Amino acid sequence: MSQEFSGKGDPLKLMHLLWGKVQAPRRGPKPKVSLSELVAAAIVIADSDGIDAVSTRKVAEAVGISPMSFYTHVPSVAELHDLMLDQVLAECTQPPKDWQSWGWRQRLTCIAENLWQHYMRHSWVVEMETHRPILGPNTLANYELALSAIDGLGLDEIEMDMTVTSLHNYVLGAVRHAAREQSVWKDTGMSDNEWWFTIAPFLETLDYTSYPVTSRVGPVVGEAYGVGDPQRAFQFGLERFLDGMTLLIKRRG
Amino acid sequence: MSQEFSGKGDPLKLMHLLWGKVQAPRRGPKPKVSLSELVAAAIVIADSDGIDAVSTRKVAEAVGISPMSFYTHVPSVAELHDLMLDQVLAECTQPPKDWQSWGWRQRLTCIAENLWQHYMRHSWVVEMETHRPILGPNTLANYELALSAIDGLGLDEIEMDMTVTSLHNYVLGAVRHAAREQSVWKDTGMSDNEWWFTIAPFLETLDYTSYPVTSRVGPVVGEAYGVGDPQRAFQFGLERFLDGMTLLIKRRG
DNA sequence: AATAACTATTTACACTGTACAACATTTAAA
DNA sequence: TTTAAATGTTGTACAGTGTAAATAGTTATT
Repeated sequence: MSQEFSGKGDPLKLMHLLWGKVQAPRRGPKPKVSLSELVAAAIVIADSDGIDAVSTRKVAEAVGISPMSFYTHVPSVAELHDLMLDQVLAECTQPPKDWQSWGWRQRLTCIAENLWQHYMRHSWVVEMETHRPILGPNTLANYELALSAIDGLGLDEIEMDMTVTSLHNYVLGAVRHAAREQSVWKDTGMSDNEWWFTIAPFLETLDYTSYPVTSRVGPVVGEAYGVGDPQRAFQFGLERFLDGMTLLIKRRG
Repeated sequence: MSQEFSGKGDPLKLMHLLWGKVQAPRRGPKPKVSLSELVAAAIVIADSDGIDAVSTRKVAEAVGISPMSFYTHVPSVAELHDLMLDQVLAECTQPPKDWQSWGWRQRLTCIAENLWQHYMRHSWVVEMETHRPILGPNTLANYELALSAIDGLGLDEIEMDMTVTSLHNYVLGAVRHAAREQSVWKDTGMSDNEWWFTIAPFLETLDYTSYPVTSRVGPVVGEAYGVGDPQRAFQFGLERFLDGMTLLIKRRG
């Protein structure tokens, strides 16, 4: 992938693109495609072939314009990436039914799990998460939803922000392995299990005297879930975090 | 960056490279450079110019061999990346003094903060974290150290593994913003503050009726730490996680 | 001395992002 | 109605990437 970031260009331009606040051109030929069509095409490519397959040429071809016409709509790939991230996050902005009747813990759990599934559906997002927050409409709506889940519990504004940020960060850190497993499998056809079986014989030849605890824990873990069970580790850490949140909320409430 | 992963090649070959178990060549000319020199040169480039600057040609040039000689030592960039990750992690394998006298909470805090600083020193690592665990000597030593921090507390092996994994995942998720801020600043010269001031006027023109909680929380947060304080959010989440761990350990102990 | 094994190098190709200039099309102003 | 400005589109071009393939050079074994 490309660690391009949109900071190189004009940050304001990106804002206008994100919020659809680009004034319609007064003169000149009608654009063949709209911005959101372009972004949607890029997302389709990323979903099926990964973020590396999203090149200006391929996106342009997908919507039926010439390679360089791409740049009349988007300043560069960096901006395209940010637009993709915000647009795809539209899937994670609506609360489920019964949301109102839930407690905060159920809400946060739901948010974390939805986010997990979102990252699994679009694993390129995980590889791409950019630096500065993308202050687009959907990213903001997603933030709003998370904040509303813990509103009125006695936490101050700073604590609310950090709760949401920490939770999001945790999910992103935890989903990495699972999401990448998907990408790798799609690209190479090799599952984690196959990979594990390939290297297992080698691992047995190593000297583990420098790793005493590992040599005790490793085999048990290996027996239980091979090289790792990302979803199980995710649930484990999530519960510890929420347990910790319970203590804080009790102190405040 | 390049989301190449070493799964494409022979996983066993990578293992042999990681553990220095490639038999020395019996015939032919002496290699001009060693593998670790090559990897070290790549790390230097990544530290100063980011992971995108690490190309086979530049690494080869840095150690004084022709571009394609690179492939005599390493099958592809993917393997180079994995080797870089393990080699640079050597900085995070030794316990500090007084480690023995510490409690588990102080140990885990220390591990998390060291890891944070490690990612900040080498922010390219954050952009690159690969899919499958890199079962190299330093990665394993790092795992061993973390396990030893919580050994003997009554947690079973599975819980120990998931504790270490969750903690690592959390740090990685939380450090992203801080690490990227460094990268972006290095590359573009624009700090988060400058960026924030550039877009702030635009943000004030938006309609926040769809974001009621955000419009209450946002200004307070903005006043406190602008667009975000990654380190503070990191500490916050870390404490919640450790509080949650305390509960679990009490139940087990 | 001959051969096999190995490293190093040169050349080449298919990709990438995008700068630049020429051209096409639509609309506002003269 | 004509003209000029503004914009979208396109073709060409360049520097950079990873790496396949062929070749040349070096050394230990036979």
